[in-house]
Amino acid sequence: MNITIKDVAKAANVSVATVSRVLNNKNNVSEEAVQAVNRAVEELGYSPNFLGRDLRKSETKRILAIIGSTEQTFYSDVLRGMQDAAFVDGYDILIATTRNDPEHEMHLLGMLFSRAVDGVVLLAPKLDSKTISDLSKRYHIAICLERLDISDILCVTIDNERAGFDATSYLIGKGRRRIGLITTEVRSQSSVDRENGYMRALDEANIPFDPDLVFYGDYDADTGTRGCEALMSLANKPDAIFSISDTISIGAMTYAVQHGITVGKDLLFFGFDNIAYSHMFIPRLSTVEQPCYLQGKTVIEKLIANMKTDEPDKSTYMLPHSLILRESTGD
Amino acid sequence: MNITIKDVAKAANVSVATVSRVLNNKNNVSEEAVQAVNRAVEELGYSPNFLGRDLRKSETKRILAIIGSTEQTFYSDVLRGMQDAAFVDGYDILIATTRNDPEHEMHLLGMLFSRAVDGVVLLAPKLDSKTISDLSKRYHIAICLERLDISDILCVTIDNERAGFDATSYLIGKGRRRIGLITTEVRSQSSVDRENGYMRALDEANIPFDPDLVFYGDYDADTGTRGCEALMSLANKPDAIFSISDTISIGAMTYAVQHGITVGKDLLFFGFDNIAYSHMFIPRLSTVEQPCYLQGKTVIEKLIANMKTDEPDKSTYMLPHSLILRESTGD
DNA sequence: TTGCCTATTGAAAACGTTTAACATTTGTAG
DNA sequence: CTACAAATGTTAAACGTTTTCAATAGGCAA
Repeated sequence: MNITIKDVAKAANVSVATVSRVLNNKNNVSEEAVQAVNRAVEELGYSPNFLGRDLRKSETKRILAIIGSTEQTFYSDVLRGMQDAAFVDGYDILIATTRNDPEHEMHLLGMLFSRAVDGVVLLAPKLDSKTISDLSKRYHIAICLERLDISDILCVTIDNERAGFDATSYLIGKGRRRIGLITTEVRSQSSVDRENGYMRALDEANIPFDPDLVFYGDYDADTGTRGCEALMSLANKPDAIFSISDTISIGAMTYAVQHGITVGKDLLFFGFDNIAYSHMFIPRLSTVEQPCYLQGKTVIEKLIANMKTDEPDKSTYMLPHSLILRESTGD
Repeated sequence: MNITIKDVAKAANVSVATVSRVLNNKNNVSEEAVQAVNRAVEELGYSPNFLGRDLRKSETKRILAIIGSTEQTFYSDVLRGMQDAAFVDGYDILIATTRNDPEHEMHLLGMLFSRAVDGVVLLAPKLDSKTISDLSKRYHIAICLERLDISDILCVTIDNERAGFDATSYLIGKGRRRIGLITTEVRSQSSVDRENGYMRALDEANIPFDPDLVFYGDYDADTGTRGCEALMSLANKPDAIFSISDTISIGAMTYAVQHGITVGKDLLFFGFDNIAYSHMFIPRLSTVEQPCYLQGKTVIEKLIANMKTDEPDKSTYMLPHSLILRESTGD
């Protein structure tokens, strides 16, 4: 039923080996044969079965990017960077979502064990560090946008602690002393790092840390709304709020706007990620921008390099972030 | 180097056939053998190589979802629906992005020709209908969120013409006569259908169509901003604007808000998609909601059904949409 | 005892490709 | 004309599975 390399060989009057060589542009084959084979391929509408090829070569030229969900719009740029880097080496990037379920994440890693892909990039690992670290000894795994507390695996990320510090310090520089923090219940390393940066900034400014000013929730806008409500209900209200994501910040600002609080004056907001909507929402949100495209590009370059050597690079790379200042901080 | 089924067989003192049978839970194997094999698998840390399996079985249990980019947040729900449906039949959903390049879309379809996946769902086809229709005769392809003008391929979508009609009619019902339309330069079928619905609504209300009221752009917020600016610069300004996406609408509203136009009164806005941000942006956006999760779930169910039969279902299914009314239409 | 059935097992073929090893032809120098 | 190298072609093994087929062993009825 299906056309195989054999049929092409027959049609072109050559051996299957010759066909294979033509298809893989090996040099030791006559111009004549090339023509014949190409004609036959065209005629029969043949396209090689990768299952056979991959099995023989023991490689698939595919890399799997594992993300929680496609909801986070800024993944888009990361993936673009990944694709661009993959393309130059002839790799394809596939994406799969875990829906933030560690079990499903493990299931997807199965594609690595079973050789369905050559490597994996984890964009927001939910599995514990130990497990990932162990697996990375046997397979090609890299982390992007995050880092592991066990640092024996390739990571490409930003310095989230420093970024949290920078954002908070900026608010302090604006004369704010009661700075709220809205963060996630789930302890991703990046959240923890950002929180630590927040703490360090307070500390260095001799502002005592007040646990009442920290609100824990999900990674969504509703958390921001509820967080802002909770913080503004305190006897001693905050005069600024730093959130570990723009989505949260936007939710928080929605609350403020609707309750007659003047954003950028009564209350400053600092977000994180610089998502597209952050400069559309009015007042515009000040935020931390991370180099998404570059992180994606870098992680794939490093990962592919690792695949070619047997002395894999297990470093953690921290790319530079920057602050984007807009109306929500009175700029 | 790598552990294969042979190694397991040796360790368990059985043949490879028996190992394979155990691994695939065939019934005709003794309890004794099952134990031995499982022990050996455990000991060696074996996991089967799918390249071998897939080649032999000529199936991969993988379906590829091809999208333009992950920027459109509402894909998230569609993909969730797809995954849930795939899971019950033991399939995995992989995602790949074309970056809206038809050539790259064709490249990704190559995974189908080369048997790297069993089927493909196109979420926003950029290739011409004829090409897709031809391919669908040889491979398992379905379309989701869109339809083809050639209707001999499985599609799961909504009635976009009707939705455009409904949204526009609603604005007319609010007493509006000069209704602007912001749509995309790129002629996706859904955009065309929505535009046609807009036209029909005008027609049925005996409002003459004015080409000046139509603004063409991209699928982003900036288009909305520029579109709103252009339309509001007309001598004869619109009193309502329907956009074929929420992102565009939000961009358009941003312009209005910043120029002192009272949204919901001076100017009504109607969007499309009901993205998460559409009810966070103030004023809140009225919009058309389509059943994302259900469309994703349905398309995979139908596609998998098609894989099991040789009388494939080539119908177009239109699932029901609904209008969400908020402040932007004065509700 | 014999014959027959069932349950379990293993050997080997098959999936479609790549590639190492070998064989043949052609070209060139001596 | 021979000898040898280069170029090209062929054969068959290999990749890791699943599955067909045949074989074996044991149980049971006659």
